[in-house]
Amino acid sequence: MKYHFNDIEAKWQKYWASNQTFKADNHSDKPKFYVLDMFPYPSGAGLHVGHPLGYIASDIYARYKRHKGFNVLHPMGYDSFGLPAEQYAIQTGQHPAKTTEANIKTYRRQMDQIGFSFDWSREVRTSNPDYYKHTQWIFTQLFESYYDKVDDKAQDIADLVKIFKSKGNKEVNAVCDEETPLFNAEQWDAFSIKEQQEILLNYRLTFLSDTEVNWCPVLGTVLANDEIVNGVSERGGHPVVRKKMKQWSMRITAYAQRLLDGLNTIDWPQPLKDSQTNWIGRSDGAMVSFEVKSEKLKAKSVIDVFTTRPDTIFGVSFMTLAPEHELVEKITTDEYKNAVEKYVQATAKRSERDRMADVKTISGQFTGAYAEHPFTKEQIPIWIGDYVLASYGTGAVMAVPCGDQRDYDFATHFNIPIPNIFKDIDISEQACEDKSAVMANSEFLDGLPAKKAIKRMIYEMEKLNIGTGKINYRLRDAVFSRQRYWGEPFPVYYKDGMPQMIDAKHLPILLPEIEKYLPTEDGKPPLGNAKTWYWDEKNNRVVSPPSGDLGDIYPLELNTMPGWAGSSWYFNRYMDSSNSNEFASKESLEYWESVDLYIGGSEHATGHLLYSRFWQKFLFDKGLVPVDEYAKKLINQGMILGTSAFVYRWDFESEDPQKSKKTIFVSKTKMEKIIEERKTIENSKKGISKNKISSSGTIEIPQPTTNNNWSHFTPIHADVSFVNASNELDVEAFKNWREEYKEAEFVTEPDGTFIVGREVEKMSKSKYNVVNPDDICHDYGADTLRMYEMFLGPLEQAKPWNTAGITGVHGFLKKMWRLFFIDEGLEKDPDYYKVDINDEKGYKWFASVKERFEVSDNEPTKENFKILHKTIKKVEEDIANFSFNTSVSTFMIAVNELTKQKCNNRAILEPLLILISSYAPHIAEELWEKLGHNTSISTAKFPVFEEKYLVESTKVYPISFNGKMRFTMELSLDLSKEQIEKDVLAHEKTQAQLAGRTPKKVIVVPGKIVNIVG
RNA sequence: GCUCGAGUGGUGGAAUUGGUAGACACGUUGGACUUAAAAUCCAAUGGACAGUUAUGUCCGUGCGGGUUCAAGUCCCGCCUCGAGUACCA
Repeated sequence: MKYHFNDIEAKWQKYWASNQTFKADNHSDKPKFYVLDMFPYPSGAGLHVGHPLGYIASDIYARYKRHKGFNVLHPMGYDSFGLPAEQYAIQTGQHPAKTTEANIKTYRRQMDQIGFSFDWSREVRTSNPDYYKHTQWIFTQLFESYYDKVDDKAQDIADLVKIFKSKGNKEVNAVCDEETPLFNAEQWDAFSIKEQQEILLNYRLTFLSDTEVNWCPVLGTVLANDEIVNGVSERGGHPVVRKKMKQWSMRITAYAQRLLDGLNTIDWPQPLKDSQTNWIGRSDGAMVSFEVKSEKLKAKSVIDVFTTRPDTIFGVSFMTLAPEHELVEKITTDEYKNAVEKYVQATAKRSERDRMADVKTISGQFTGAYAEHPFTKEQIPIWIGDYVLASYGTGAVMAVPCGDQRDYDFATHFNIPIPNIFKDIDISEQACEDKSAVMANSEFLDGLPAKKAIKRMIYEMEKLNIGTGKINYRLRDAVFSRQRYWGEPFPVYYKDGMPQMIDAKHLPILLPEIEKYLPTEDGKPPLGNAKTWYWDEKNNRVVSPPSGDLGDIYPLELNTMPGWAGSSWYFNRYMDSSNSNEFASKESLEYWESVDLYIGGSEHATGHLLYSRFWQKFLFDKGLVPVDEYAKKLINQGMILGTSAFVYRWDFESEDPQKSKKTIFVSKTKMEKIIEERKTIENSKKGISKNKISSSGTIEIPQPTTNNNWSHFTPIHADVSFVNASNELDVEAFKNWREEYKEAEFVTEPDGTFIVGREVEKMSKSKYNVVNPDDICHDYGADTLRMYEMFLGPLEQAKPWNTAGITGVHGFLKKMWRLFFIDEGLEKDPDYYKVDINDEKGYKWFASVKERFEVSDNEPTKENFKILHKTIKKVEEDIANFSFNTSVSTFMIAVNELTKQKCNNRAILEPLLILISSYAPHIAEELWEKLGHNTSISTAKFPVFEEKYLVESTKVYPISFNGKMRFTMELSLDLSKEQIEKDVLAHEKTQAQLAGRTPKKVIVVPGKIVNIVG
C-alpha cells in the first residue's frame, strides 16, 4: 500500500475537527500548559512557507506536552484591524471588514491544511465587537487610573480626587506632566469642573494632550516611534514630519522602571531583552538649575538641564538649548535677535530625517544671554544648537567640552574655551569620555574618580538646592490615536471640549459605517464622515446629530486606536474567549495564569512585546490579572528567506537596430564563460569581432565601442516556480510569463539546458521567490512540510528555503511508512497507468511493490531497543532545547537503522510513532489506527526512556597521537586505566606510529579517548 | 559610533562538561532494477599528495596569537557579515 499522504491528511484533519481533539478544558486534573503563537494580521497575500515556521514549532511543543500529560491551551486568532485592509478600501471602496473576512478564510484554510492542533473554539479577532468591547473597557480603566509612585502601582483616579479635595497636590507623589501646577485644597475647590478635568488629565494613564507627533501625510495618520524605520513609515516607506496635534497618549513612562525590572524575571532571548532595555534607555544622572541673567528678562529665570555627569560641572564653558526651547525667545538679546530667529527657522525647516542624517555638520548660534555657574558664579554664554534635542531631557545641556565629544566639537568650531578638569589627561585632540579619569580643577572633587565624584556632587547640589539626583528614560509616552477608520473606536465623547468615558454597560461602541474611508475635507479623520456618530447622554446610545440645539447630544471621538491596542491583551482573552461579561473570568485567569511558551518574531521587540507587558502590569495593578508578566518564556523564530532565481539579459549596443532590439537571455554557466573569455581577450589586448554560440544559432557580438562598455548582463528575477532542483529554467513557461519575453532568444548550455543564477533574499512577491505552503502540501504533504521546515536549521536562525531539499524528508516519511508493511512482490499499480494501444487490454500498467500492513508481536532484539531508546533520549533533549532540526535527523537515523535491522516489531514501532507524532501527526495517526487503536494518538503516553537499553560493555576508543586520531580500537569498558594503556601500547599500529620512540606520556580517559604523547 | 548575534564541505546544517570535525539531508558522480520514465535500492563524495591495492601523509571550522596531552568549543587581539539603535547630554 502506498503512502497516500493527501488522503491521509484530509482524513485526520477532518477527524480532529469533528472530534474537537484539541479543545482545551478550563477544568482538568492535569497540569496546565499554555503555548501561544503571535497571532497574524491576515494579509491579502496569504501565507508563504516562512509564516508557519513558528506555528509548526509551537505545535510540536504543544503536541509533545499533551503526550506528557498536560492540559494544553494552544489557541489561534487574528489581529484583524490594520492598515492594508483600509488602504484597499480607499482604493476599491470594499469595506475592510469584508476584505478581512475573506483573508481570514484563506488563512484558516492554509493553517488547517498544515494540521495544527489549535483549539479553534477559542479563536479571537481584534476587529470583532465582542472582542474590542473589552479593549474599549480596558481603555476606560486606564483613563480612570493614575500612577502612584509611593505604592509603585496604578491607583483609582477617584482616590486622587479625594486627596486633592483634602490637601491639594503638593504632597502627592504621582507620575504626571511636568507642567502640572501646584495647588491646595481651597484652590482645587475653586477650580471649575473643566479646570479640574484638565488637571486630572495630567495624571491619567491615558490622556489627551498636545503632542509633537510623527505625522505621515501620505498615510494621513500619526505613527508611533516603532512604526518608523529610518525616518520613513514602516508601511509604504512614506516621509514623516513632526507636527503638534491633540492626541490620546498612554503613560507608559510611568512603568519604565518596572518594565526594566520585569525583564530579569522572564526567560526571553537576550537580544530581545537588550533591545527593550535600550529602548527604555535608563540613564542615571542629575537635574541641575542654572540661573539666567538677561537684559530682556525682568524676573530671574532658570534653565534646568539633565546630565549623567554632574561631576563635570566645573568643566562647563557654555550651555546649549534646543532651537525649539521655550526660553530661547525670552532670553535672546536684541543684538542677536535676528541671527537667532534665522537659525531657529532654518532648523525648523529641516526635516527630522535631514537632521538625523547630517550628524557631522556643526551649527549653532549665540543668544547673547548668560547663565550663572551655580558653583563658580562665572558667566556662561548660552547658545542654541540643533545637536540638542527638544524631546530628550529638558531640551537643554550644560556643555562640558573636555568631557563630551559633541560639546568638544561645538566648542572647537565656535572657538569657545575648553577648560580641562581631568588630571594628567591631554584634551587637545578630543574630549575625554573615560570614566576612570581622575578629577582636577574641580574644587571639592579634585582627586576623585567619576563614580565617587558623581555621588559627592549630587550630595553637594542637593545641599545647596541647585540640583538633584534624577533618573531619566529615553522611553516616550506612546501616542494612542490614529486618524484611521479600521481600528477600535474610542469609548469617548466630548462635553465642553473635555473627554468623557462611556460607561462599561454601554460598550461596545460599534465602528460606524461610512461611505468614504478618506479624511474629511476639513482634515478630520475618516470617522468625521460618519452620519451617526454622536453620543446621546440621556439615552446612552450613538445617534445622528439633530439639527439646531444639540441638548444632551455630544460628538464622539473621531480617532481610532492603534494596531497594538488589541494585541496588548489577547493572550488573556484566549483563557475565556466566549465570556461576554468580562474579558476573562477570574477563575479562568487564575487557572491558565500566564503563557508558558510564546513564539513569535523579534521584530515586535519594541512594539507589541513592550506595550503588552505594560498593559499586563496595569491590569495586574488593578487586580484584574494574577501575574504582571504574561509570558514566562519566549522564543523568536528566525525568518525563512527566499532563494530568488535570476536570468541574465545580455545588453549590448549594435549597429544593426534589429539586433539591439532583440532580447537575449544567457544561461548562467554560459554567461560566466563569456565573461571569462572577455577577460582573457581584454587581458591579451586582442579585439574580436564575432562570437559564435552554436547551440542557439549564431549571435554576433558587436565590436566593443569602448574597452568596458561593449556589453553587459542584467540579472532579472524569474519566478522560482519555473526552475527545477538543478537550477534549470522551464524556458517555455518563462516565455509565456510576460509578453515581452515571447520573442526572446535563449542562449543555453551545450546540453540544451538553461541555468539560472540563485541568490538568497527576503521572501517577497516582487522578487518572485515566494513559495506557497499549499503547493508543498499538495506535492509532498503537510507532514513533509512540517518536518522540512524544522529540518532547515535552528528555529531561531534566519535560513533560506530551498524546495529541492524537501525530497530527503519526504523520502524519510515513505521509508518509515514501509517499516509497517511487508513486501509481497510486484503488482500492477492502479495509481499509475496510461493508455497504451499496444497492450492487450488497451492499458499499460506500471509495476509497483505490493505491500501488506503487518507488524510483529515478537520480542524485539537488543539492537532494536537500543535504537528506540537512543531516539527517545535525544528527542526529549532536543524538544527541551527547541532543537527541532536535530530531532528530525534523529528520526532519520532511527528509521534508517530499523530498516537495516528489518525491524517491524510493534514494541518498537508503536513508541516510535508517538515520538514522531508531534512532528508528523497525520501519518502517525494513520499508522496508529492501523495498529488497532481507535482513539487519537495525540494523548498517547510519551514513551519512557530506559538507560538499561543503552548500556554498553565495550567502547570503540579513538587512539590519538599528539592529539591526532590515528585509529580506533574496541576495548571493554571494565578495563582499568592501566590495562587500557597496556592494551593500546601493545597494539601493532601503536608501535608503527611510535616508530621506535618511547611515549612521554599516555592520557587515558576511560570511556572517551586515549592520547599518546611523544 | 554604540549594543547584540553569527562566521564549519558545492549547499542547508551536526558535534554533550574541551576528547574520533563534517552527523542527517540536499546536490553531484557511478551502479542495480526497468523497453523507457517515475519510484526504489546500493556505493563514493572536505581538499591536496603518495601508492597497483591495502593504505598512508599533510592541510583543514573567518584571520593572528595563547592556554592544554587534546581547541570548532576556553583566553587575548583583529577581520567580515547580519540585526537593533542612533547627536540620549
